[in-house]
Amino acid sequence: MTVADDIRAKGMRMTVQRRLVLDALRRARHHITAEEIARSIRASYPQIDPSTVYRNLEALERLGYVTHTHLDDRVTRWRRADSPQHGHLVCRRCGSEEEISMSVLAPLAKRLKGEHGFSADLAHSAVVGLCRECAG
Amino acid sequence: MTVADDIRAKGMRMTVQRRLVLDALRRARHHITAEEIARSIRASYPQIDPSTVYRNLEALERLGYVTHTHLDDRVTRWRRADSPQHGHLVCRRCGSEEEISMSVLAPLAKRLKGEHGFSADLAHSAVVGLCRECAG
DNA sequence: TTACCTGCAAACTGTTTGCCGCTGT
DNA sequence: ACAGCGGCAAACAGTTTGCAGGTAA
Repeated sequence: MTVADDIRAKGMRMTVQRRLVLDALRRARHHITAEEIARSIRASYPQIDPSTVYRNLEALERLGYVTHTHLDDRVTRWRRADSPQHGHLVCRRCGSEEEISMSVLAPLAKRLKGEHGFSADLAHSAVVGLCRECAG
Repeated sequence: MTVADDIRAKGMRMTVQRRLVLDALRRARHHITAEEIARSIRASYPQIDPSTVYRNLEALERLGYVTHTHLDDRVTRWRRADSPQHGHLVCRRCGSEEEISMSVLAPLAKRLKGEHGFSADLAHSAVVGLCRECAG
């Protein structure tokens, strides 16, 4: 079943705008912000409103097609749900970002599950701290 | 050296407002938001402006007296830097919060330091996921 | 006396919402 | 045809900033 069919099967429509948001996410190598998605779409389709992008991201997240993460600012970053999951290390001094394998985070997730019954989503928020250079 | 003396030694002033912010943080059992601090101060001193609270939190953080953390919303939470550090588990479905010992997080911090040279501040952002009840 | 600090008002960023006409199914 | 959806403009929350006068040291 295609994405479009699945969306329709859930009583929703596959509109041009929805497809453009999906495409923008498909093109992105990493997480991108709603504003970046809107900007990249509006480069070719200037009439498309940022609020439409927000509404579509929310809808697509409900359907399980996209997810979001938080780095160390107030901005939400989006990615396709089927792109490879990974953690983030963000330096609070220089702002550098490093992606890390989920396997590094897995032992903590396991422990939180065992000791607290908590199913942690360790890809959801970046780990903040000081990178090698800034820690000196 | 008292806090006031230290602040003065750094060329800054100990104002009534600054002391009130410090006091509000001292009274709080857990992290509180700037808005909660402002509200609690304004209950007795209505003329004190929220922006003054923000400016003082920033100044006190620079001096190392307070730190902030992020749960799963857009709101910054503050605490005194000398209050006991701990991690947070926040349920994305029911919103419940649980505090956890830093010792649970320490192995990850150690590994990030060893493998990536990254000094992680694992108290800075809450771990988001599903609590025992919501995970089912 | 002299910077630092304050209250006030206004700006700002990222995001959400109400309205109403449009369009996919 | 009838929901869902889009564009537009306005509202929103949390926070930041410019200004001009006030106050700690």
